[in-house]
Amino acid sequence: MRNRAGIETRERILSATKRLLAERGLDGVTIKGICDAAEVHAGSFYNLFESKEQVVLTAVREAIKAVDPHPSGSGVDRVEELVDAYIRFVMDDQDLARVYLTVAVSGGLTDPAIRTRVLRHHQDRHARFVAALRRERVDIGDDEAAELIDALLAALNGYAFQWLLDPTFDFENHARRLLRFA
Amino acid sequence: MRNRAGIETRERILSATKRLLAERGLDGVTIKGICDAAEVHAGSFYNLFESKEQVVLTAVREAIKAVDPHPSGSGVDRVEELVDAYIRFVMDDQDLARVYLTVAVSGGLTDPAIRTRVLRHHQDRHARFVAALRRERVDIGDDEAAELIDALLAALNGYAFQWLLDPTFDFENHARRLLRFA
DNA sequence: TCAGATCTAGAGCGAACGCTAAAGAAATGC
DNA sequence: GCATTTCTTTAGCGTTCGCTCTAGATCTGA
Repeated sequence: MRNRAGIETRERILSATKRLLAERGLDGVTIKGICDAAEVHAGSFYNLFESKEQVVLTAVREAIKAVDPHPSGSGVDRVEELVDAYIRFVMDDQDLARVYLTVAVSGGLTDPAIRTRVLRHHQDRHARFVAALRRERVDIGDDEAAELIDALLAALNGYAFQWLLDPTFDFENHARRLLRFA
Repeated sequence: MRNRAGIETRERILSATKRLLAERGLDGVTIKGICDAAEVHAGSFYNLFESKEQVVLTAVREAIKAVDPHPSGSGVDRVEELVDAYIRFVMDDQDLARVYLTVAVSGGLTDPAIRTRVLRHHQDRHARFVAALRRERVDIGDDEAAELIDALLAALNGYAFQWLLDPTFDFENHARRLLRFA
């Protein structure tokens, strides 16, 4: 059984990890950095987490989960709503969005453990968008819908990336315009 | 004056750096890794490069330069040609494309030195695309052209990213379709 | 040919890395 | 109230990091 103090400390460590991941990226994060930010010593860290990899993967998992906050079948099932949810995620939860895009998406290109998670996440996300699209436009075939969603998701990620690099980029407007195109 | 041997060794080091950057990302690259891959010892490395940062920035600069291989005013001045050049860069020079997208673009979110270079590069690229678009479609205003190109470039990067993550993504086709939309 | 410059090998420095061990402090369940 | 578990502190281990230094090999231009 875990003590109340331990739960609180664990939360503080995880929160610091997310913030540092957003600021400094995957390899800019160190145990010392996390411990300083969370006001904890190394011994406490290793009492609550097994390794640096574990706390990072936990943070990445949370970022990935935050991309689609509404569980499937919760009423958020139209493409427009799904896109809106992504817009809100990126703009309202910038730290997690940064973790998602820099660590998860681009970390997926180099880190095998992250790559596995990202690809599965993308598959689920893709399937949900395709299902929503086909519900709305029965005239579209399965393959065509899959391709449209492929392009839509990739472009949305590109937009989000650009917005994080340059805040004057009108992410919301472009995303909605893209939706009308698809 | 530099010896012939030195020039060749320098090239070998730089080439190994680019390959390793593509495979392992910015922080997966170490002096030892570079030296092993280039079959060189640390002493030789530091005789030819000042630091790890220098060789990495050199590689990043080459990747950025390779994005737009044709100098301005070389006849490649229509939007379609510029997009084609980008498609060819991403698909033909995968290593450099990987460096460009993972190290330059997403490294720009965390590394200040890289961020500066990426933003300037993007500005130049953006201006060139806007000029090409306005030449073709005089009916479009300056602001509208700038916004269209903003979205086009961001989406293209998103497509390229997705293609590097999942090679079954039809990057070329999607890019051309996007061009027709814009 | 040969002095001077350049290149290479190899040992190793200080710092930072992830992580461990031991022992005292604090919380918890009975 | 007490035994047990959990939490925190502290010192420091072994490794790897970027990088330096020295001495000898090799190349170059006059």
